Parts: sequence; structure tokens; C-alpha cells
Amino acid sequence: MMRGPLKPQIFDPPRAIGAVRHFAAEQTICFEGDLAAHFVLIIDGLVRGCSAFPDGRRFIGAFYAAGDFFGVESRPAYQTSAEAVCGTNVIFYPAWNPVEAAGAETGLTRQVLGSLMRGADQARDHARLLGRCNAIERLAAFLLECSEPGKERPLITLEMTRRDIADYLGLTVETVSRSLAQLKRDGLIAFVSARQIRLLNLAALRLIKS
Amino acid sequence: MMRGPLKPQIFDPPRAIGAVRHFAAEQTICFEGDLAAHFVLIIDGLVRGCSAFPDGRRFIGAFYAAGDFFGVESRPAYQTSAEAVCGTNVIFYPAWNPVEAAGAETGLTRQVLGSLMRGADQARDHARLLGRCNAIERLAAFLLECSEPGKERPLITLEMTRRDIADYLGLTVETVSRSLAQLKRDGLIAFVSARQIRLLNLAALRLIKS
DNA sequence: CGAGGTGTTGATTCCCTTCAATTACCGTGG
DNA sequence: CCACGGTAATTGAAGGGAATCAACACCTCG
Repeated sequence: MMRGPLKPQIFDPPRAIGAVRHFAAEQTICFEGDLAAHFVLIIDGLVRGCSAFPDGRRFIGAFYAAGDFFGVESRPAYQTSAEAVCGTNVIFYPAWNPVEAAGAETGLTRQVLGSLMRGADQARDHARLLGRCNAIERLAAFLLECSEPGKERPLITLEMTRRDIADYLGLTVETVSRSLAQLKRDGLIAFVSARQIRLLNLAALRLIKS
Repeated sequence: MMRGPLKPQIFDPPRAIGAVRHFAAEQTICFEGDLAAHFVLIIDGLVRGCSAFPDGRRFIGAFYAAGDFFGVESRPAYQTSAEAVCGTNVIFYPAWNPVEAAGAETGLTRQVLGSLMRGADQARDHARLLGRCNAIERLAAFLLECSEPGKERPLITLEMTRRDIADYLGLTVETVSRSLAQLKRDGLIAFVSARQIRLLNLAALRLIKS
């Protein structure tokens, strides 16, 4: 999450289908259950991978930012929907599958494979967070995820709503709001605005996240 | 989860390191943080992939059964420990990495790739379950996961303890016990013993799982 | 300026956890 | 074979953290 725009060199344009395509905020890029004929590379913007329950509950499995791939599936259909959180540019590629990819040694294949493995790791971390951490710990982990590494007191800009954050962290919007308020009270973060937060104490946040 | 023993043909013995190795119940097969020099194929038995928090909490990210691979990592070290739940036989292979694998088109590569992708899907499903489902729903999903498909009223044998189940579902042992008791009261399952459960109504369980 | 979505805060409820006690189970050894 | 010990599992009572319900504040944009 939270990366800058990509340089065109790594797109592998010859294999791309069509040019860069733009999606406005809240537009769906691919639908859960649809045939996964393509996978997608994000050039810039932010995408949420989400799935809906029959009764209206929603869950966001991951946020994807510039340089991330999504839509590489082990089954014929997309397992989750992908929706633009804000204005987002992407490139489509023909569906990737292990059998043919194992033979073709291209830069793109390597990138997709690496992305797959990192995605699996992240999903496992996410499950761990949701399985065994309380609200404060989830928020701390989320804020750290959103921050670029290396900065001393990073300023993070949240493109997503509190509802998105709640559906990502398995909480309610109220609990997200209250937990952020507590982190502020404790002096670990400061609000520039509701969507802009400065992390004042990375060490303490990492400790909470555990 | 819950598969029978494997046929030797699919092991790809030429690439295996050493012969089949046996691990007794509760033995650790690989340690979180250790250098991931190998990945592992399970021949028979059951393995839990788990990670511990500094304060003693534990989380089980997945159970691995015959035919499953684990230990294929995107980083140099194992992200989770792997422990035998019961007596388990495994084969070790030299660590797999995307770069070399992309060139080598072998049966094993294909299998590992497929396993990677399915593992990622399962981790996402798991996160969804932990993020947005209550205790009863988690148990229903778990029982369905443990049952072999196709059977009308499957009898499942749980090799793991209630603690293992709790750490997999992000609950306490007490809540696991109580939720199973409720499913029994509702006539959806029947206990042969604490570790043997018959699923009496798959349709209802699937409905709960949602 | 007003409208509507977004976010925060307060009061109450409820589901799961925690703490505690009892029961069931299983291997061991008399 | 059965008594014994220890772990595993169940069940009960009480407490707590997040959800729910409700009201209000804050932007953003027409």
C-alpha cells in the first residue's frame, strides 16, 4: 500500500491488453464470480479487493496500490471484486496460469510470481491480525502498513473511508473512530485532517501491533 | 484438509532431499524465523502452521494434510512454524524460488505453483471468516472444511485439540466447545466422541457459513 | 446556504472472554 | 481388570470489549 506512480518500463507493454485504462472512484474493476479472463497491474491510485455476504456484511481482503497485481486466480472466476477507492489507472493482461507460465521465463512472469507470494504472505498476516488482535492493535498495524518505510514521523494520507478501514480490519466504523481517538489521546498519532494522520511514535505503534 | 495418503508417483523423488521423514505429534518441522532452505510435502498426517505472539497468544494460519506443500516463502525465513498435529510423514525439497522455477517446467513446479495459489485463496477465505463471521459461523465453516466432499452425512475425525481449533478460528476453547454444543442442540451435528463428529445437515451448515 | 455523505461521540446491549469448577477421556501401572 | 493421574473437554457465572442504536459535528459540493 501507499506507493508512488510506476515507471512505464516495467509494464511489459507488448503483453498488455490495450492501453492504460482509467477507473473513477467507486467504480468496479472486476466482479466477484466473473470469469477471470484478465489480471491487472495498478499504475496509480488505490483498489480494494472486497467480497460481500448475502446479508450485507462486507469484507475487504486487501488494498492494492501502484505496482501491485490482482486478479491472478487459482480458479476460473474472480474470488473477490476489485473496486477503485479513488481515481485509478490500470493495465490488463491476459489471464496467467501456472502451467504456461512455468515454461515462459519473462520479466512479467517473475513479477507476477513474486506478487503472488507476497500476496499470500499478506493474507496470512491479515488473518493473524483478525484472529488474535484487538481493535487498537489492528489500527496500529493498519497505520504502519499505510506508512512508507524510512520516514521518521510519516504523514499518511488515507484515500479510503472509515467504512473501508472497518471492513478491512473486521471492525465497525465507530470502533475505528474510537480507536484512532485513543491513539491520538495517547500521543501516538496526530490528525492533520480526518484523512491525514501523522504517526508520532513508530516504535510505540510497532510495540502495540506486536 | 482431510485427505488420504499419497501415491509415490507424484513425489518427484529425484528432487527430494533424503527419504521420507517422520515427525511425532507435537514435534516442530520448521521454526518461524529460521532460514527457509527447504519446503515440505506432506505424505500423510496433519500439520499446523502457527505463529506465536510475544505475550503468549497463538494463531494457526492453516492446517496442512497429505498432498499439501508448506514452507514456500517469499522471504528468506519461514514466516510461520510448522508443527505435526499427529504422527506425520513428509518429504523435504530444496527451497523453491520464482526466478529459477520460471525457467524449469517440471511437474513439481506446476504442483508447487498450484499449491501456492490455492494457499493464497485459502488465506484470504480465512481472513474473511475471521473478519466478519461469528463463532457459530466459524465452526460451521471449519467443520465443512474438515469434511471430504461428496459424502451425504460425513463423519469427520479431528486430529487436533480444541485449542488448535480455537487458535485457528480466533476464538477460545470454551467458545469452540459451546458453539459445537449449540450445533449439536440444533441437530446439525452429532458427537461420536469429542474428536469424531458426524455432520447431519450439510445444507444447513453451508447456510450458516454463508 | 443547504443538503447529504462522512466522521465523531455517547449510552446501552450483547457476544465472547475470562475465571472457575466439574466431567470425560486415555494411557499407565498396580 | 480397574484404580489412578493428568490432560482434554465441557459447563457455569461474571466481566469486558466491541457492536448497536442514536445524536451530533464536520466537510464538501451543488
